[in-house]
Amino acid sequence: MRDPERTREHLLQAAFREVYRYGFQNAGIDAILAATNVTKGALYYHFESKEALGYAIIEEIVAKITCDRWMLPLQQSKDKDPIHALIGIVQALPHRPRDVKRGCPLVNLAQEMSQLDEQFRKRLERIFHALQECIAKALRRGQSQGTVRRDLVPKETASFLIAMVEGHEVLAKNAQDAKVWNAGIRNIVDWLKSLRPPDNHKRS
Amino acid sequence: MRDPERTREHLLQAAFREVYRYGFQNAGIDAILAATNVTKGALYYHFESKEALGYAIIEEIVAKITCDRWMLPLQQSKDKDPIHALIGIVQALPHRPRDVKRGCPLVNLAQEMSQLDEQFRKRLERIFHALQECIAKALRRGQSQGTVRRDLVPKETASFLIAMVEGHEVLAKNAQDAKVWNAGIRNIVDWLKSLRPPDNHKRS
DNA sequence: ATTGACATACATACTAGTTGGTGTGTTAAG
DNA sequence: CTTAACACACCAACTAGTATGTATGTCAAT
Repeated sequence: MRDPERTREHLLQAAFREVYRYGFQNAGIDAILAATNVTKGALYYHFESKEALGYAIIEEIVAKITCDRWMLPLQQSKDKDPIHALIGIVQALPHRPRDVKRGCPLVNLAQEMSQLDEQFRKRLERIFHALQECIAKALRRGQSQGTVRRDLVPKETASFLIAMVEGHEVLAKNAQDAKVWNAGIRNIVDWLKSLRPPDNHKRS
Repeated sequence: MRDPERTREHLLQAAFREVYRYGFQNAGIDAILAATNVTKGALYYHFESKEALGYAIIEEIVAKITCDRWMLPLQQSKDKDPIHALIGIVQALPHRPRDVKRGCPLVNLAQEMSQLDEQFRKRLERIFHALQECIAKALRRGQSQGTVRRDLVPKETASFLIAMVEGHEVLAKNAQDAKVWNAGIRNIVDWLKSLRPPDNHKRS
């Protein structure tokens, strides 16, 4: 049963779940250990501190989640209308009650840690920035295709969309109610449709 | 120097600052005590537990802040165009670097506590709901005045605005940059203007 | 003199992190 | 092929510090 990479991965996954649920500061090392049947010595062999474990969670798990949910779908729909792609993406965001109640890992961590630990903040900001850049790029593509209004500034619109989604995540998480999330997504979709040129009203 | 109400108020204010900065769970009773020159006995005379102190912070401080920033301004502009009032409100939200970096107390607490403690959640939701209701009411008023588009659903639009503002708070807090906040507010203002009837483009 | 409003010292529990040791697989000399 | 040396991966008890909460005492005012 000696498999260091598996051990490390196990630790990371369990730590992510614990952090996702209780926040980083309130996540207990002992709880992570109990969830993995790994001992403290092993954890501190693989990660030199709790902070280092947190950084690894961001870089190896949270970044991947964002990538899977946003960046890859956006890049894979290269030739199609980006508004259509974005609508698909926001509609595909996790919406089961369990997910809504726990919120978004990225937002949770950012909200908790960005003012307390600059190392956390920088790593999280890298993700936000990559996401913004990716959406902006797609919007620019749409502008040259004629599927996106030319009067809007891609980067600002991207930020606006991200803020909207995050805001609804916070709202739905507080309400602990998936209906709040679904209603929010419908409104976001309507807003996304308003980004199309006035004469172009393709339906999905 | 015996003044129980003053002592309680001092405690509440210091506790709010501590919670605002470090989150509820990470706020230390000892730190609050150190900031007030009040002893532990006094604190536990006025509040039966740390949770009770948290509840009081929400009901007596966070609720008041929300009221002062949103509800009172909205009610005081009773006779005027609600879009105009809302624009004024979002522009008047705290935007000094210090405020932006710390985020919004309501959002911070909701984000941290709503899934961990139902008592916290309910108290926070009451505030959110009152805010939504208040904005919705103003929008309805605007609709009958003809200053707000009749095709939108007041409650949903109110939720949407709240989510937008919160989302930008999270974004700006993570960036730790007031410029992000200001840019977001400009976009929110533009969106608010789009809620006016198409033929009615009063400038502020 | 009793009660309200505190002060002090302490109890209890939990936390992250450390330390010295241990078994197992790998390497390389004889 | 055998075996000695070593490093990696891990274990489990322990330390030191911190957290909330409490028991008991005190003092001022009515």
